Amino acid sequence: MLLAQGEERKSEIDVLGIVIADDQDRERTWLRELLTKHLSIHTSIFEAEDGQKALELVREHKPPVVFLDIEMPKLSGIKSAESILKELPQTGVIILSNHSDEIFVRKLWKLVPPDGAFGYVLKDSTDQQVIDATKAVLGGDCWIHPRIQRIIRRTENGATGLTDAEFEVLVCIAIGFTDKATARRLYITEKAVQARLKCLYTKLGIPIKGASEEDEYNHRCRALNLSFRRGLINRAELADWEEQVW
Amino acid sequence: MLLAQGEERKSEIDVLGIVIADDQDRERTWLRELLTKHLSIHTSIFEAEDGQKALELVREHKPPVVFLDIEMPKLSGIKSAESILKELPQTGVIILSNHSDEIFVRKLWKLVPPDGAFGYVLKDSTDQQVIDATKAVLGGDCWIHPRIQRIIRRTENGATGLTDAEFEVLVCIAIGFTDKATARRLYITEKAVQARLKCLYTKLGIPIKGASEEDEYNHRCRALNLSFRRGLINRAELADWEEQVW
DNA sequence: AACACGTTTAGGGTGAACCCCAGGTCACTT
DNA sequence: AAGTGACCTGGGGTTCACCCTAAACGTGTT
Repeated sequence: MLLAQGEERKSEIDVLGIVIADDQDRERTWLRELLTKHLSIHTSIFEAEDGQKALELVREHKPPVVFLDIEMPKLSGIKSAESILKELPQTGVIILSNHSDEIFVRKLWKLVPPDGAFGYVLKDSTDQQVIDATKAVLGGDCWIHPRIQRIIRRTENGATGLTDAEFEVLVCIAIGFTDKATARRLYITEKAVQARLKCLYTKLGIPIKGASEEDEYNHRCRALNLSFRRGLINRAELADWEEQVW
Repeated sequence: MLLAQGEERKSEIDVLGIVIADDQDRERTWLRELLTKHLSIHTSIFEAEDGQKALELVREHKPPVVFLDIEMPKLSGIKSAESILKELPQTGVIILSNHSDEIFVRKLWKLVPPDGAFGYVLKDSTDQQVIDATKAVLGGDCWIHPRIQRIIRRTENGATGLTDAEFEVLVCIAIGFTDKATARRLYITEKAVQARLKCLYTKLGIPIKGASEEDEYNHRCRALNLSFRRGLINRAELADWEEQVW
């Protein structure tokens, strides 16, 4: 889980191939040039501008490591990672994201096999950090950005980390469902939905009614606000959830 | 309002100075190099990594055009633009954003003087589009990305564009306030809040109760969902609204 | 075996959030 | 002067979303 600090041994990375997936030209160019500086000459870099193509390139070349941006057309980086890890579990996936949304951490955490190596780099990371992450993943270790590590700790804390059950109802109220509609969707009773919601509100730190000051907040909307700001909800996911038939 | 198509006259831009503000090194580098190619030799480019510094550079050099990223530390691009346009209204502001959020369009629309020139470029724009925008703004015209133009049309449409009153209550329910708390905050009655909300729901296209199928949606949360996806609400703004004392 | 924990389900109560209808002000247009 | 549109306010009603307490189940821990 820890990172290999930049050991000064000329830092040359010697692998067969690497796949880079990002929909923005400029990001790909930057990363390609950065990697080229540190790779041996006979390494090929393959580029994809969407998740679908990334998946195909990985199938074709079976690289030890693949860089995935999260926001991509056709197939998101997370979904690509899911397919990749299902077919080739030993692939080292390095997520390269703009945002530190908790939801991505949640998803990824379930995707990666216990002994798998993966990386999580934010786009404001330094060049050195990206190189460190690449080396770590190639060596079978994980490299996770400090900000992401903080989020992981939060999800693992019993008092603040949401269970799957709580997350399910959060998704439903984020779509805008009533309790009744949510119950129908999840095949549970309305009372169960409310019980889950109550836990959710507590974990998000919403003050219970009657406590201290006047009841200033609508719990349901307040939960959406806090979830939003924690990155448990975001625009892309909202659109995604509604499309699905479940 | 229209753009000057790339007239092939060697495209050299001759101005005294240009300010670029973006918190990401790579974006600044890209833009600087792009502009350098098209600028005359004796033009200086000044760079800022946050909104505060951008403001100071503009005050110092009074450039005819300034590029502003929206997401920046200390002072957002929008707020920088507000200060800049208040002090030096003839400055050509070009917003360079990752996102096409309706809220930014709303804000900017009120900031720019009627006869002012400004640009709105998205980060997936082509190099040519950025150059076109720069030329247009220098020439006193506006250049607005097609996707942004669509949004502007939506805000101007009476059936879908929100009034200031409706937007105010939207902000309040996004924070998570109850109707009562909202009424207190806006110095109106609870009934007035509900009247505004009713209009809001209609404009967002939420089906009224009793219509067609069963009542599937919680209007309040559904409104947040739709507003979120329209870009009327986003994470940065949520945090911002709550900090303010109003 | 005893315990904690997450989860489901229940009954019963309150207030918030929504519905419709109607009357009123104000600014701007015709 | 009449009309239009956006907004505030009121009364009166229904439903939804929350509160409390309590019982029961399975799982994994001690």
